[in-house]
Amino acid sequence: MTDTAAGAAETDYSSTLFLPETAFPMRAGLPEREPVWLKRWEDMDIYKLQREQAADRPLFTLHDGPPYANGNIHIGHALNKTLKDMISRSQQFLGHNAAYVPGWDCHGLPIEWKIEEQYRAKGKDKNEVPIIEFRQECRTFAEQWVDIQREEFKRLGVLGEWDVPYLTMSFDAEAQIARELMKVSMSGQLYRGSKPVMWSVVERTALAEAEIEYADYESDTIWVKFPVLGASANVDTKAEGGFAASADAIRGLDGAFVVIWTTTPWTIPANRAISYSSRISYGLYEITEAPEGNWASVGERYVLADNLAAEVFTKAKVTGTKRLHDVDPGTITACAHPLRGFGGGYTFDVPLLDGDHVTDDTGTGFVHTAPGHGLDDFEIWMNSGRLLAEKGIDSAIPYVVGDDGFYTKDAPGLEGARVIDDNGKKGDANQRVITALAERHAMVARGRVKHQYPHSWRSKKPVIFRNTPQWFVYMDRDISAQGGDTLRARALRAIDQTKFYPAAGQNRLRSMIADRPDWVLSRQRAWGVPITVFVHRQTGEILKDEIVNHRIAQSFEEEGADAWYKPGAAAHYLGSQYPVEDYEMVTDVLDVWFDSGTTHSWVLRNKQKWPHLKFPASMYLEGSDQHRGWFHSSLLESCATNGFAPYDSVLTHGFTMDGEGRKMSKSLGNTVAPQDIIKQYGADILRLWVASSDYSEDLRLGKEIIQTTVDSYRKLRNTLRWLLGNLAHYQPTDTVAFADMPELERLMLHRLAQLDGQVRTAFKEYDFRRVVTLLGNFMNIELSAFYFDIRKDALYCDPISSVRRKASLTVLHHLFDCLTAWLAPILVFTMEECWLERHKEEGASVHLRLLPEVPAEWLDDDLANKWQLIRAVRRVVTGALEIERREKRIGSSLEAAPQVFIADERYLTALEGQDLAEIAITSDISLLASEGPADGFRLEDVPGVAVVPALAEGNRCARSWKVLPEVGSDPDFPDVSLRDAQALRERAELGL
RNA sequence: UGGCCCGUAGCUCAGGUGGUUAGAGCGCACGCCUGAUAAGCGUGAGGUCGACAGUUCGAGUCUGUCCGGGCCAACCA
Repeated sequence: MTDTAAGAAETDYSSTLFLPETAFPMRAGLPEREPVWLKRWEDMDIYKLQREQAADRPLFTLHDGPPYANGNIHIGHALNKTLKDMISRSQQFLGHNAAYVPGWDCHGLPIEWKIEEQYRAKGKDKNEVPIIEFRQECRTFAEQWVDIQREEFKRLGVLGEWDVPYLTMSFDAEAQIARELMKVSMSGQLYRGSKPVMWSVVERTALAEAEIEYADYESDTIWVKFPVLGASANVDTKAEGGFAASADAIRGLDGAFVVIWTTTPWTIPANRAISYSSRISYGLYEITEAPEGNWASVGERYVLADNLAAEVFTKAKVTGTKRLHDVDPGTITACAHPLRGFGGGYTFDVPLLDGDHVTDDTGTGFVHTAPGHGLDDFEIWMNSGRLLAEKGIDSAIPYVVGDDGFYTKDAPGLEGARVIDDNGKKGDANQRVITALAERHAMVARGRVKHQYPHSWRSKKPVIFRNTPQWFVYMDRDISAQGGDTLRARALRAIDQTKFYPAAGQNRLRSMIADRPDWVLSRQRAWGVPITVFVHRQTGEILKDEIVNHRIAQSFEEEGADAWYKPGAAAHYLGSQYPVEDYEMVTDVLDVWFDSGTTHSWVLRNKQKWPHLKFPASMYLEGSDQHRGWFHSSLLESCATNGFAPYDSVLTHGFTMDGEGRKMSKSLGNTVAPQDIIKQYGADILRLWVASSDYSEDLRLGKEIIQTTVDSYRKLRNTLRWLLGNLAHYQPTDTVAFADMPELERLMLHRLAQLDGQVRTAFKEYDFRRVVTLLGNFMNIELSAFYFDIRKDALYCDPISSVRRKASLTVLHHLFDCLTAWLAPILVFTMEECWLERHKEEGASVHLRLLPEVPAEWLDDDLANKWQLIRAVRRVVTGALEIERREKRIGSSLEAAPQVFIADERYLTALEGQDLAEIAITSDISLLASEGPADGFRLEDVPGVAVVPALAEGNRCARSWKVLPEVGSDPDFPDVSLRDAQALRERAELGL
């Protein structure tokens, strides 16, 4: 113990030190302060300043995928927009002109629902409202949410052209969307086909799945027999030793029946196939015993799934059967329709199709397949195109039921029968079908079943699947002038030419494009851009006339797509050349995916409105669900109209899960609202969370994760705060040249130069997590715990003239310059706050900077290697001191002056000319070139270094707190060290 | 059910082409400092790398199966 420490009070020299001074608060208060920065940026119009400043730089266009304009933003939106913002900003910092134009998707069903809901609340019916009025309400609704979301996005710190966003419902957009559709049509890629959709007869409308609710319903069930027309062994029988297609077996099928079961007898006229499964075992059964006059009579032979035969015969009141042999349904060439010849129709062959959707749980193991009345049915039918062609079967799907529920002429002999009436009650269709079947001896059995059946959410009445005309885009039709090109081929080629982050996205999109059916563009809806097409009533041909198209687009430019619905519109568009009565005006609207799929054509290419955007875009960035969505539709649309992708690269991010990795849902109560995080912690915390997560996978967010983010933010902030506090004492005239700096300073600059390269690479690869990790580690380990800790003595205590002090300040200045720029794309608010703390001039902003140029001469690997060794020795010293502390022999490391024994030549060389005491923050150190005593403190991984602790001798300097023998030797300043005495003298000379 | 993706310490993440006792930061515990102070420094404890099989002299890394989770498969975006 020294004399001064023992008793007498020390003089307080703190006012003579260069202690950190800053107004930058330790506690950020982000929720309150962030809006102030936002206001400042808005007032200075920083987005515009950025554009002007970067006008001559290469463009980087991150094209915003439009969110849907309904409801407040959720955490997924926040993640998406924050990522986009960090990419735009980092690209701007890298030297691009990275404009960001946000957009919104405004048409579509969900908004229609909301308006309809409002109607229902007022007791109004949607169908009574004129469509233009209805559309106007949708438009107003969307506008309102665009405004709300815009404010929420801005609050995240997202910088963009918020005053001129793009909207899919703006008049110019609607005009261009229609133009794009007409381009597709003019090039022969559009055609009218059909598809079964959920249809409400009561409301005369198609329904979305979300508009359907399932309720108990009693259906008629029937077992029907289809006569086998022929069997052949030439059919593939895969299973060896399973279905033996022996001659006997095939002969046995002569005159046999395939039996199906259905709960919708009215779909029998629409039957075109029978599905079976090659995974099910089937047998041929002969009826040996049955009541007199039974539908299923003695001598008849049925093909049935073995698992279901007994049940079927029970239903059919059959009392005795004999199983003849196995049957492979694949050997049956075709059956006849059970109504063959009825009303002069049903003469086509009914093929058997192998389908995975067939099970042997219920029914007969054979599924009655009516492609116009079921999704499975439609799919297997469409996928069997080749097989049907081989068999010479027409693959056209009949329109058996009209929109009013009546059979059409496609149900010969049954016209006028009705499936469902205007009140939602069952019509006579089922009974008429059953009667006809029975008359023709095609019935096996009948019954009733109670089950869950789809009903309209609105009318609560049952709905049906009904074949409906739809507009499609060909995937596989040859569309190029010179031939040999299809939309699918173009799209696949475009995918190969696109860079994907992560790479797996490429395969995902590729396999979707490779497998997808033709693109259905039409929706029977009100709120959308109409399919602006006229069809000749007689020929069914689409009218292709550029003048008509121009009239349409022109009217949309002027009054929006509502023009299509205005009285007299058709006549106006068709002009005098085409008689209105000869043409059908299509009233379907476009799938909203087509809307957003065209944004490249009217956003990226609109140089008048957005001169800083380029086409194709540098990048499209969305959640991974958009492989099926926007990435997909944009690709197809651009390939159809341009022949190539609208983007150079595609980046996908995962979804936000709760802390346990589970999906967030209101019912589970595990949702995290971005608004709440901002209110409690600030947007920078949310942004730091995004930056430190691996966005290529699903992200997790919960209480603990937020806390971790808050903690690491605090650490970053405090490190910067200390920098600022010390830089308060820095004058540009203090700057020390690189060559004149101590090694420790040059080491820090070397690290800056290294980091510069790493940070730039990480930004180029959109790897923010790497930036955060890199800088977080650097600031913690190398700055806070090492460099700052060591240099506190010099920065606080050294004389004003000290080169060491000035060199350190110079380094702090560079550190500040680099760190604020590197972190600015991520912590947009905090870095601005930091930067302005030192740059009070009007119009200053960290966001108007570029990444600082770091001199290559700073790189010095040899120096870094050498300091690796020095730091290893330091660790041994620190370790030794820790034991002294535990034994209560010392508290502060300045109380120690250990002996360091070094036997290893490498360490000795490294330490030549170094002040190890300064580096280890002790008052003194004696360095000895020897093995050292056996009980010296050693570390396993630092061989040849031993430390023997000792107390520092002398008195404690009242100013620097070092314990040195020299303290007391200066008569003018007897209580401080010689360095501190010098410092005090200089101050006195300067009158401080 | 099918296509694609994921599963390393309490948290966020590192762990080229398989090779010694699996790393970092934060958090936590303990100690120090009291001139970054609702801060700073040090030391330490935490992992059967989702499970099980297999290939291999050797697997967190390769293969298969399973378990758990996610996205897609809507006239939802």
